[in-house]
Amino acid sequence: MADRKTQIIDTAADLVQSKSYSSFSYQDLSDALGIRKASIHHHFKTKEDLGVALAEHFRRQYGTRLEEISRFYENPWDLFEAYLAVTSDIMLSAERICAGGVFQSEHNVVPASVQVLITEMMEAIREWLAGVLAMGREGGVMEYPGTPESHAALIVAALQGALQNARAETPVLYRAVVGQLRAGMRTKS
Amino acid sequence: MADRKTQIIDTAADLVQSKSYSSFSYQDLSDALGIRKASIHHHFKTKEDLGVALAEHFRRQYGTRLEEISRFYENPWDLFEAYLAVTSDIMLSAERICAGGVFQSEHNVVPASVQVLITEMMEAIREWLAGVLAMGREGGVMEYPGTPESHAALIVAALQGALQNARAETPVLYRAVVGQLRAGMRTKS
DNA sequence: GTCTATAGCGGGATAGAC
DNA sequence: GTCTATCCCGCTATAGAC
Repeated sequence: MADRKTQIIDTAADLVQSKSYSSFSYQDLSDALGIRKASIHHHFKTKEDLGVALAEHFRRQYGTRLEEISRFYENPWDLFEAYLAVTSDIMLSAERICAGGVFQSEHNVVPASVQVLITEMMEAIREWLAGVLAMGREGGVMEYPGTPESHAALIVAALQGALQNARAETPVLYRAVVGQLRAGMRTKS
Repeated sequence: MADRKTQIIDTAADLVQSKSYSSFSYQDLSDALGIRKASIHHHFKTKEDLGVALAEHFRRQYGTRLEEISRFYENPWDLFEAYLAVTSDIMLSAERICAGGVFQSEHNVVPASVQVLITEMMEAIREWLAGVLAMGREGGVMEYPGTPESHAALIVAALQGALQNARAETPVLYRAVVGQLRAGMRTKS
């Protein structure tokens, strides 16, 4: 069994993605883990401490996955599809949305210390994606308007919104958005 | 002065878009309006009642605006730009995000009675937008992959995400997304 | 329609025993 | 590291006077 700290973070990650930051509680964690609230406070003194650990967890997790993808694939389309697979994983769990969306949609009630880390995470994702898009354009296998950075911003925003739409309405919406994003970069020749 | 009920809803609308549904309280309303919590309960017995009224408010507001736009413009691009102006208004208020995003990102903690209305609102927006896109394609002035419905889903999701990204990070992101959406539909000829 | 007062609950957090 | 017990606060909600 993973050590308690890790275990708490993993559980909290699930809760935050399904209930939002301000709506998940130490009591929820207590119930899920079978230990008392006070015990959780022993590992994370305040909720802000836990929030920071959580944001670091998400940032690191995204970073690691993108690194792995980069090491495994070379073709821009393969890289892009592997990135989409990450968000599809979230999608398939039905009750969750992406971490960025959770914290950003509660921006004015989430501690600044947490928001900073989320911003770093989002920037890293867009930067990575912009690299893939730039490669795709240079290689002549991807077409899209504007700069790679702008198009990365579009893709990230669209997926963030699509996961929210899909959870609240229907998965069809997520698939439609992914389809449009793919088709929007296909070369016309 | 508008009647109290309207006044409460307007204030609550601001609060919900800036603090989220579960984080805004009757106390916040009390502070903002200068009347006691109990008085607000007189107008909206429970928070769920208020939530429903709020969702109806947002749905009606969007409906009205889209109708007005439809009555005023005929050209698909004018219609599209007028729609973008609606989200830009939210954007410019800096602290707010779109109503759909607020409720959907807290999907699992918002009463089902509220979520139903939000879904109706989202569907109405996408339907209206799909009509505009269909007209644009038929008239030969807009190009995009897939069906009008799919592309409408992309646009709505992207703007929802972009407003969240922009509030938490920088307005640049919103402008980039809007730019990509416009450019992505420009005719190549 | 607004007020005071208060109930009842659940939240985050702490002290101190084991 | 986990527990029991407890504190204090803010929340939703209600009763009843004005």
